[in-house]
Amino acid sequence: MPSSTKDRIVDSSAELFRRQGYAGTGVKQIVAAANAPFGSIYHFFPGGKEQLGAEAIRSSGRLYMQLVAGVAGQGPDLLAAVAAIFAGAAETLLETDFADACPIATVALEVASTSEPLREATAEVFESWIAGATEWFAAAGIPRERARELAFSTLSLLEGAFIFCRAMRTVEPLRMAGASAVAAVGAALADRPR
Amino acid sequence: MPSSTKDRIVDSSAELFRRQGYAGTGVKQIVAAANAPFGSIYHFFPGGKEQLGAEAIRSSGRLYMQLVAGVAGQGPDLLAAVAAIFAGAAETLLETDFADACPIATVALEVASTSEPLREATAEVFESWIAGATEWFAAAGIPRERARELAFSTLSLLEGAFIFCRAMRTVEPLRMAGASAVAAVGAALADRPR
DNA sequence: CCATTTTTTGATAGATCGCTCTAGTGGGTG
DNA sequence: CACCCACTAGAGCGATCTATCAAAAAATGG
Repeated sequence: MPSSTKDRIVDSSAELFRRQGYAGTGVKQIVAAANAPFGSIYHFFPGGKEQLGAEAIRSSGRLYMQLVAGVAGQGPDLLAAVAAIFAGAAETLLETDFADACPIATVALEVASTSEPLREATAEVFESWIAGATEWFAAAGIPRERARELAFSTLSLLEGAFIFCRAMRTVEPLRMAGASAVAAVGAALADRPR
Repeated sequence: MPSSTKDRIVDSSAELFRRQGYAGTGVKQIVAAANAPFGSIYHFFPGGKEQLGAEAIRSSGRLYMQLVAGVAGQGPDLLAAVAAIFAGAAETLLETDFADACPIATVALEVASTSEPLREATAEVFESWIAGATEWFAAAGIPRERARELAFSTLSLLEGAFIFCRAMRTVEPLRMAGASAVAAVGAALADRPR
Protein backbone atom coordinates (compact mmCIF):
# COMPACT_ATOMS: atom_id res chain seq x y z
CA MET A 1 0.00 0.00 0.00
CA PRO A 2 1.85 3.02 -1.22
CA SER A 3 -0.61 5.60 0.10
CA SER A 4 -0.44 6.66 3.71
CA THR A 5 -3.57 7.40 5.70
CA LYS A 6 -2.83 11.09 5.57
CA ASP A 7 -2.45 11.07 1.80
CA ARG A 8 -5.70 9.19 1.36
CA ILE A 9 -7.48 11.76 3.52
CA VAL A 10 -6.10 14.67 1.51
CA ASP A 11 -6.91 13.03 -1.82
CA SER A 12 -10.45 12.10 -0.83
CA SER A 13 -11.05 15.59 0.57
CA ALA A 14 -9.84 17.18 -2.62
CA GLU A 15 -12.13 15.05 -4.72
CA LEU A 16 -15.17 15.67 -2.56
CA PHE A 17 -14.54 19.40 -2.24
CA ARG A 18 -14.20 19.64 -5.99
CA ARG A 19 -17.61 18.13 -6.57
CA GLN A 20 -19.72 19.32 -3.65
CA GLY A 21 -17.81 22.25 -2.23
CA TYR A 22 -16.33 22.80 1.19
CA ALA A 23 -19.41 23.42 3.31
CA GLY A 24 -21.29 20.66 1.56
CA THR A 25 -18.76 18.02 2.49
CA GLY A 26 -18.74 16.57 5.99
CA VAL A 27 -15.75 15.22 7.86
CA LYS A 28 -17.59 11.92 8.28
CA GLN A 29 -18.00 11.65 4.54
CA ILE A 30 -14.31 12.30 4.05
CA VAL A 31 -13.13 9.55 6.38
CA ALA A 32 -15.61 7.16 4.83
CA ALA A 33 -14.28 7.90 1.34
CA ALA A 34 -10.69 7.68 2.53
CA ASN A 35 -11.23 4.47 4.51
CA ALA A 36 -9.63 6.18 7.47
CA PRO A 37 -10.54 6.20 11.15
CA PHE A 38 -12.37 9.33 12.23
CA GLY A 39 -9.89 10.43 14.83
CA SER A 40 -7.02 10.42 12.37
CA ILE A 41 -8.34 13.63 10.85
CA TYR A 42 -7.60 15.48 14.06
CA HIS A 43 -4.33 13.71 14.57
CA PHE A 44 -2.93 14.71 11.20
CA PHE A 45 -4.75 18.02 11.04
CA PRO A 46 -4.94 19.54 14.51
CA GLY A 47 -6.42 22.66 12.93
CA GLY A 48 -9.48 20.60 12.01
CA LYS A 49 -11.47 20.79 8.83
CA GLU A 50 -10.06 24.18 7.91
CA GLN A 51 -6.44 23.00 7.95
CA LEU A 52 -7.41 19.91 6.00
CA GLY A 53 -9.18 22.14 3.49
CA ALA A 54 -6.11 24.31 3.06
CA GLU A 55 -3.86 21.32 2.43
CA ALA A 56 -6.34 19.79 0.01
CA ILE A 57 -6.53 23.05 -1.93
CA ARG A 58 -2.77 23.39 -2.22
CA SER A 59 -2.32 19.75 -3.09
CA SER A 60 -4.93 19.63 -5.83
CA GLY A 61 -3.77 22.99 -7.14
CA ARG A 62 -0.28 21.59 -7.59
CA LEU A 63 -1.58 18.41 -9.18
CA TYR A 64 -3.86 20.19 -11.60
CA MET A 65 -1.09 22.48 -12.80
CA GLN A 66 1.06 19.44 -13.52
CA LEU A 67 -1.81 17.80 -15.38
CA VAL A 68 -2.44 20.86 -17.54
CA ALA A 69 1.26 21.38 -18.16
CA GLY A 70 1.47 17.76 -19.29
CA VAL A 71 -1.37 18.18 -21.78
CA ALA A 72 0.11 21.46 -23.02
CA GLY A 73 3.62 20.07 -23.30
CA GLN A 74 2.90 17.52 -25.98
CA GLY A 75 1.36 19.94 -28.47
CA PRO A 76 3.45 20.78 -31.55
CA ASP A 77 3.02 24.50 -30.99
CA LEU A 78 1.42 27.02 -28.64
CA LEU A 79 -1.90 27.22 -30.45
CA ALA A 80 -2.33 23.46 -30.58
CA ALA A 81 -1.42 23.27 -26.91
CA VAL A 82 -4.08 25.80 -25.90
CA ALA A 83 -6.65 23.95 -27.97
CA ALA A 84 -5.59 20.67 -26.37
CA ILE A 85 -6.11 22.06 -22.87
CA PHE A 86 -9.71 23.01 -23.57
CA ALA A 87 -10.39 19.78 -25.44
CA GLY A 88 -8.90 17.75 -22.62
CA ALA A 89 -11.02 19.57 -20.06
CA ALA A 90 -14.13 18.83 -22.11
CA GLU A 91 -13.20 15.18 -22.31
CA THR A 92 -12.72 14.91 -18.55
CA LEU A 93 -16.05 16.60 -17.99
CA LEU A 94 -17.84 14.11 -20.22
CA GLU A 95 -16.07 11.15 -18.65
CA THR A 96 -17.03 12.18 -15.12
CA ASP A 97 -20.62 13.13 -15.94
CA PHE A 98 -19.78 16.83 -15.52
CA ALA A 99 -18.41 16.41 -12.02
CA ASP A 100 -14.70 17.09 -12.40
CA ALA A 101 -13.96 20.55 -13.62
CA CYS A 102 -11.62 22.95 -11.79
CA PRO A 103 -10.55 21.32 -8.51
CA ILE A 104 -10.68 24.50 -6.49
CA ALA A 105 -13.05 27.00 -8.14
CA THR A 106 -16.06 25.83 -6.16
CA VAL A 107 -14.23 26.12 -2.87
CA ALA A 108 -12.64 29.42 -3.89
CA LEU A 109 -16.02 31.08 -4.39
CA GLU A 110 -17.45 29.58 -1.23
CA VAL A 111 -14.70 30.62 1.13
CA ALA A 112 -13.69 33.95 -0.41
CA SER A 113 -15.78 35.83 2.12
CA THR A 114 -16.02 33.32 4.93
CA SER A 115 -12.57 31.92 5.74
CA GLU A 116 -9.41 33.94 5.41
CA PRO A 117 -6.98 30.97 5.65
CA LEU A 118 -8.79 29.07 2.93
CA ARG A 119 -9.14 32.14 0.74
CA GLU A 120 -5.38 32.63 0.99
CA ALA A 121 -4.77 29.03 -0.04
CA THR A 122 -6.92 29.44 -3.16
CA ALA A 123 -5.25 32.77 -3.96
CA GLU A 124 -1.82 31.16 -3.74
CA VAL A 125 -2.82 28.40 -6.11
CA PHE A 126 -4.30 30.83 -8.61
CA GLU A 127 -1.21 33.04 -8.40
CA SER A 128 0.99 30.08 -9.22
CA TRP A 129 -1.19 29.14 -12.17
CA ILE A 130 -1.13 32.67 -13.54
CA ALA A 131 2.62 32.89 -13.04
CA GLY A 132 3.13 29.57 -14.81
CA ALA A 133 0.96 30.52 -17.76
CA THR A 134 2.61 33.94 -18.03
CA GLU A 135 6.00 32.28 -18.16
CA TRP A 136 4.78 29.90 -20.80
CA PHE A 137 3.45 32.65 -23.07
CA ALA A 138 6.54 34.78 -22.48
CA ALA A 139 8.73 31.88 -23.54
CA ALA A 140 6.98 32.01 -26.91
CA GLY A 141 8.16 35.56 -27.41
CA ILE A 142 5.11 37.44 -26.18
CA PRO A 143 6.03 40.52 -24.13
CA ARG A 144 5.65 39.96 -20.42
CA GLU A 145 2.86 42.47 -19.86
CA ARG A 146 0.86 41.04 -22.72
CA ALA A 147 1.64 37.49 -21.60
CA ARG A 148 0.16 38.14 -18.18
CA GLU A 149 -3.02 39.55 -19.67
CA LEU A 150 -3.21 36.50 -21.89
CA ALA A 151 -2.72 34.23 -18.90
CA PHE A 152 -5.60 35.88 -17.04
CA SER A 153 -7.95 35.81 -19.99
CA THR A 154 -7.15 32.25 -21.01
CA LEU A 155 -7.63 30.93 -17.50
CA SER A 156 -10.74 33.08 -17.02
CA LEU A 157 -12.19 31.61 -20.19
CA LEU A 158 -11.47 28.13 -18.87
CA GLU A 159 -12.92 28.76 -15.41
CA GLY A 160 -15.96 30.57 -16.71
CA ALA A 161 -16.67 27.88 -19.28
CA PHE A 162 -16.44 25.26 -16.51
CA ILE A 163 -19.27 26.96 -14.67
CA PHE A 164 -21.54 26.99 -17.70
CA CYS A 165 -20.67 23.44 -18.68
CA ARG A 166 -21.45 21.98 -15.27
CA ALA A 167 -24.70 23.90 -14.97
CA MET A 168 -25.93 23.20 -18.48
CA ARG A 169 -24.48 19.72 -18.77
CA THR A 170 -22.94 20.32 -22.17
CA VAL A 171 -19.39 20.96 -23.34
CA GLU A 172 -20.48 23.60 -25.84
CA PRO A 173 -19.27 26.49 -23.64
CA LEU A 174 -15.86 24.89 -23.35
CA ARG A 175 -15.59 24.47 -27.10
CA MET A 176 -16.53 28.09 -27.71
CA ALA A 177 -14.30 29.47 -24.97
CA GLY A 178 -11.49 27.32 -26.34
CA ALA A 179 -11.92 28.77 -29.82
CA SER A 180 -11.81 32.25 -28.32
CA ALA A 181 -8.69 31.47 -26.34
CA VAL A 182 -6.93 30.12 -29.42
CA ALA A 183 -7.89 33.27 -31.35
CA ALA A 184 -6.60 35.53 -28.59
CA VAL A 185 -3.30 33.70 -28.30
CA GLY A 186 -3.00 33.67 -32.08
CA ALA A 187 -3.45 37.44 -32.21
CA ALA A 188 -0.81 37.93 -29.53
CA LEU A 189 1.60 35.70 -31.44
CA ALA A 190 0.92 37.57 -34.67
CA ASP A 191 1.97 40.95 -33.42
CA ARG A 192 4.81 39.97 -31.14
CA PRO A 193 8.01 41.97 -31.65
CA ARG A 194 10.81 40.25 -33.55
CA MET B 1 -43.23 48.92 3.86
CA PRO B 2 -43.24 47.92 0.22
CA SER B 3 -41.53 44.56 0.72
CA SER B 4 -43.58 41.55 1.69
CA THR B 5 -42.20 38.90 4.00
CA LYS B 6 -41.81 36.50 1.11
CA ASP B 7 -39.84 39.04 -0.91
CA ARG B 8 -37.57 39.77 2.03
CA ILE B 9 -36.89 36.07 2.44
CA VAL B 10 -36.03 35.63 -1.22
CA ASP B 11 -33.84 38.73 -1.28
CA SER B 12 -31.96 37.82 1.86
CA SER B 13 -31.47 34.27 0.64
CA ALA B 14 -30.11 35.48 -2.66
CA GLU B 15 -27.63 37.78 -0.95
CA LEU B 16 -26.44 35.14 1.47
CA PHE B 17 -26.20 32.42 -1.16
CA ARG B 18 -24.20 34.77 -3.35
CA ARG B 19 -21.62 35.34 -0.65
CA GLN B 20 -21.42 32.06 1.24
CA GLY B 21 -22.97 29.57 -1.09
CA TYR B 22 -25.98 27.33 -0.65
CA ALA B 23 -24.71 24.70 1.78
CA GLY B 24 -22.94 27.34 3.83
CA THR B 25 -26.10 29.28 4.52
CA GLY B 26 -28.53 28.05 7.16
CA VAL B 27 -32.26 28.57 7.17
CA LYS B 28 -31.98 30.15 10.61
CA GLN B 29 -29.52 32.66 9.23
CA ILE B 30 -31.86 33.51 6.39
CA VAL B 31 -34.85 34.26 8.61
CA ALA B 32 -32.62 36.36 10.87
CA ALA B 33 -31.38 38.41 7.92
CA ALA B 34 -34.86 38.76 6.51
CA ASN B 35 -36.44 39.66 9.85
CA ALA B 36 -38.97 36.97 9.21
CA PRO B 37 -40.50 34.37 11.50
CA PHE B 38 -38.99 30.95 11.10
CA GLY B 39 -42.25 29.26 10.27
CA SER B 40 -42.90 31.58 7.34
CA ILE B 41 -40.20 29.89 5.34
CA TYR B 42 -42.22 26.70 5.23
CA HIS B 43 -45.44 28.55 4.71
CA PHE B 44 -44.21 30.29 1.56
CA PHE B 45 -41.88 27.51 0.44
CA PRO B 46 -43.42 24.14 1.24
CA GLY B 47 -40.57 22.53 -0.63
CA GLY B 48 -38.19 23.80 2.02
CA LYS B 49 -34.71 25.13 1.49
CA GLU B 50 -34.42 23.66 -1.96
CA GLN B 51 -37.50 25.43 -3.29
CA LEU B 52 -36.37 28.65 -1.67
CA GLY B 53 -32.99 28.20 -3.30
CA ALA B 54 -34.54 27.69 -6.71
CA GLU B 55 -36.63 30.85 -6.40
CA ALA B 56 -33.68 32.85 -5.15
CA ILE B 57 -31.58 31.69 -8.09
CA ARG B 58 -34.21 32.61 -10.66
CA SER B 59 -34.96 35.92 -9.01
CA SER B 60 -31.38 37.09 -8.73
CA GLY B 61 -30.66 35.80 -12.23
CA ARG B 62 -33.43 38.00 -13.60
CA LEU B 63 -32.29 40.99 -11.55
CA TYR B 64 -28.68 40.66 -12.56
CA MET B 65 -29.52 40.50 -16.24
CA GLN B 66 -31.52 43.70 -15.89
CA LEU B 67 -28.64 45.33 -14.07
CA VAL B 68 -26.11 44.37 -16.72
CA ALA B 69 -28.47 45.36 -19.52
CA GLY B 70 -28.87 48.73 -17.87
CA VAL B 71 -25.13 49.29 -17.69
CA ALA B 72 -24.71 48.12 -21.28
CA GLY B 73 -27.60 50.20 -22.57
CA GLN B 74 -26.10 53.57 -21.80
CA GLY B 75 -22.85 53.03 -23.72
CA PRO B 76 -22.43 54.96 -26.99
CA ASP B 77 -21.50 51.79 -28.87
CA LEU B 78 -21.02 48.06 -28.41
CA LEU B 79 -17.34 48.21 -27.47
CA ALA B 80 -17.88 50.90 -24.86
CA ALA B 81 -20.80 48.92 -23.46
CA VAL B 82 -18.72 45.77 -23.05
CA ALA B 83 -15.98 47.77 -21.35
CA ALA B 84 -18.57 49.36 -19.06
CA ILE B 85 -19.89 45.98 -17.96
CA PHE B 86 -16.47 44.83 -16.79
CA ALA B 87 -15.66 48.20 -15.22
CA GLY B 88 -18.98 48.24 -13.41
CA ALA B 89 -18.40 44.73 -12.09
CA ALA B 90 -15.00 45.78 -10.79
CA GLU B 91 -16.53 48.79 -9.06
CA THR B 92 -19.16 46.67 -7.35
CA LEU B 93 -16.50 44.25 -6.21
CA LEU B 94 -14.46 47.02 -4.64
CA GLU B 95 -17.49 48.59 -2.99
CA THR B 96 -18.56 45.34 -1.37
CA ASP B 97 -15.09 44.25 -0.27
CA PHE B 98 -15.04 41.55 -2.94
CA ALA B 99 -18.24 39.94 -1.75
CA ASP B 100 -20.70 40.64 -4.58
CA ALA B 101 -19.65 39.10 -7.85
CA CYS B 102 -21.92 36.81 -9.86
CA PRO B 103 -25.08 36.12 -7.84
CA ILE B 104 -25.36 32.50 -8.84
CA ALA B 105 -21.95 31.16 -9.86
CA THR B 106 -21.08 29.95 -6.35
CA VAL B 107 -24.36 28.09 -6.02
CA ALA B 108 -24.13 26.79 -9.58
CA LEU B 109 -20.83 25.03 -8.91
CA GLU B 110 -21.99 23.71 -5.55
CA VAL B 111 -25.23 22.17 -6.71
CA ALA B 112 -24.23 21.02 -10.20
CA SER B 113 -23.64 17.48 -8.94
CA THR B 114 -25.77 17.43 -5.80
CA SER B 115 -29.24 18.81 -6.55
CA GLU B 116 -30.97 18.40 -9.86
CA PRO B 117 -33.72 21.00 -9.26
CA LEU B 118 -31.21 23.65 -8.28
CA ARG B 119 -28.89 22.75 -11.13
CA GLU B 120 -31.77 23.21 -13.53
CA ALA B 121 -32.53 26.62 -12.08
CA THR B 122 -28.96 27.79 -12.61
CA ALA B 123 -28.94 26.33 -16.11
CA GLU B 124 -32.10 28.22 -16.99
CA VAL B 125 -30.62 31.49 -15.77
CA PHE B 126 -27.41 30.96 -17.70
CA GLU B 127 -29.35 30.02 -20.82
CA SER B 128 -31.30 33.24 -20.60
CA TRP B 129 -28.13 35.27 -20.17
CA ILE B 130 -26.49 33.62 -23.16
CA ALA B 131 -29.61 34.09 -25.25
CA GLY B 132 -29.78 37.77 -24.28
CA ALA B 133 -26.15 38.40 -25.06
CA THR B 134 -26.39 36.53 -28.36
CA GLU B 135 -29.35 38.69 -29.35
CA TRP B 136 -27.45 41.81 -28.38
CA PHE B 137 -24.41 40.93 -30.47
CA ALA B 138 -26.57 39.81 -33.38
CA ALA B 139 -28.36 43.15 -33.34
CA ALA B 140 -25.00 44.78 -34.05
CA GLY B 141 -24.73 42.83 -37.27
CA ILE B 142 -22.65 39.90 -36.08
CA PRO B 143 -23.78 36.59 -37.61
CA ARG B 144 -25.82 34.53 -35.20
CA GLU B 145 -23.37 31.62 -34.90
CA ARG B 146 -20.50 33.97 -34.21
CA ALA B 147 -22.66 36.02 -31.84
CA ARG B 148 -23.37 32.98 -29.71
CA GLU B 149 -19.71 32.10 -29.49
CA LEU B 150 -19.02 35.67 -28.49
CA ALA B 151 -21.72 35.52 -25.85
CA PHE B 152 -20.20 32.40 -24.32
CA SER B 153 -16.67 33.74 -24.33
CA THR B 154 -17.58 37.17 -23.00
CA LEU B 155 -19.61 35.74 -20.16
CA SER B 156 -16.97 33.10 -19.48
CA LEU B 157 -14.35 35.81 -19.23
CA LEU B 158 -16.56 37.66 -16.76
CA GLU B 159 -17.33 34.60 -14.63
CA GLY B 160 -13.76 33.38 -14.64
CA ALA B 161 -12.39 36.78 -13.72
CA PHE B 162 -14.87 36.95 -10.83
CA ILE B 163 -13.35 33.81 -9.36
CA PHE B 164 -9.82 35.17 -9.53
CA CYS B 165 -10.82 38.59 -8.22
CA ARG B 166 -12.60 37.24 -5.16
CA ALA B 167 -9.79 34.84 -4.33
CA MET B 168 -6.95 37.30 -4.88
CA ARG B 169 -8.79 40.36 -3.64
CA THR B 170 -7.82 42.50 -6.58
CA VAL B 171 -9.70 43.70 -9.67
CA GLU B 172 -6.72 43.14 -11.95
CA PRO B 173 -8.21 39.93 -13.44
CA LEU B 174 -11.41 41.77 -14.28
CA ARG B 175 -9.50 44.56 -16.00
CA MET B 176 -7.50 42.11 -18.08
CA ALA B 177 -10.47 39.92 -18.94
CA GLY B 178 -12.37 43.07 -19.88
CA ALA B 179 -9.63 44.15 -22.27
CA SER B 180 -9.71 40.69 -23.82
CA ALA B 181 -13.47 40.78 -24.21
CA VAL B 182 -13.35 44.19 -25.87
CA ALA B 183 -10.69 42.93 -28.26
CA ALA B 184 -12.72 39.84 -29.14
CA VAL B 185 -15.89 41.82 -29.76
CA GLY B 186 -13.91 44.35 -31.76
CA ALA B 187 -12.53 41.61 -33.98
CA ALA B 188 -16.01 40.19 -34.55
CA LEU B 189 -17.30 43.64 -35.47
CA ALA B 190 -14.41 44.22 -37.85
CA ASP B 191 -15.09 41.21 -40.03
CA ARG B 192 -18.86 41.18 -39.96
CA PRO B 193 -20.51 40.92 -43.38
CA ARG B 194 -21.92 44.16 -44.79
C1' DC C 1 11.02 -7.91 29.10
C1' DC C 2 9.00 -4.37 31.40
C1' DA C 3 8.33 0.71 31.61
C1' DT C 4 7.51 4.79 29.23
C1' DT C 5 6.39 7.61 25.47
C1' DT C 6 4.28 8.36 21.00
C1' DT C 7 0.85 7.48 17.70
C1' DT C 8 -3.65 5.80 16.46
C1' DT C 9 -8.55 5.13 17.14
C1' DG C 10 -13.82 5.29 17.56
C1' DA C 11 -17.36 6.39 20.97
C1' DT C 12 -19.42 10.38 22.22
C1' DA C 13 -20.23 15.27 23.55
C1' DG C 14 -22.28 19.60 22.35
C1' DA C 15 -23.86 22.44 18.91
C1' DT C 16 -26.38 23.15 14.77
C1' DC C 17 -28.79 21.40 10.76
C1' DG C 18 -33.42 21.34 8.07
C1' DC C 19 -37.85 20.67 9.19
C1' DT C 20 -42.58 19.76 11.60
C1' DC C 21 -46.10 20.91 14.45
C1' DT C 22 -49.29 23.33 17.26
C1' DA C 23 -50.95 27.57 18.87
C1' DG C 24 -52.03 32.22 18.25
C1' DT C 25 -52.98 36.66 15.61
C1' DG C 26 -55.23 39.90 12.55
C1' DG C 27 -58.22 41.27 8.97
C1' DG C 28 -61.68 40.51 5.64
C1' DT C 29 -66.34 38.24 4.53
C1' DG C 30 -70.94 36.05 4.88
C1' DC D 1 -70.86 38.72 15.36
C1' DA D 2 -69.13 34.33 13.86
C1' DC D 3 -66.22 32.43 10.85
C1' DC D 4 -62.36 31.63 8.07
C1' DC D 5 -57.92 31.70 6.30
C1' DA D 6 -53.40 33.62 5.44
C1' DC D 7 -49.81 34.44 8.14
C1' DT D 8 -46.88 34.74 12.45
C1' DA D 9 -44.38 32.59 16.00
C1' DG D 10 -41.28 29.47 18.15
C1' DA D 11 -40.67 25.04 20.79
C1' DG D 12 -38.76 20.92 19.74
C1' DC D 13 -37.50 16.49 16.79
C1' DG D 14 -34.24 13.46 14.73
C1' DA D 15 -30.30 13.73 12.15
C1' DT D 16 -25.87 15.37 11.33
C1' DC D 17 -22.19 18.58 12.12
C1' DT D 18 -17.25 19.36 14.03
C1' DA D 19 -14.31 18.38 17.60
C1' DT D 20 -12.71 16.09 21.97
C1' DC D 21 -10.67 12.60 24.74
C1' DA D 22 -9.52 8.48 27.15
C1' DA D 23 -8.14 4.12 25.96
C1' DA D 24 -5.70 0.86 22.80
C1' DA D 25 -1.75 -0.12 19.93
C1' DA D 26 2.83 0.59 18.45
C1' DA D 27 7.28 2.28 19.07
C1' DT D 28 11.19 3.27 21.98
C1' DG D 29 14.63 2.95 25.81
C1' DG D 30 16.86 0.80 29.94
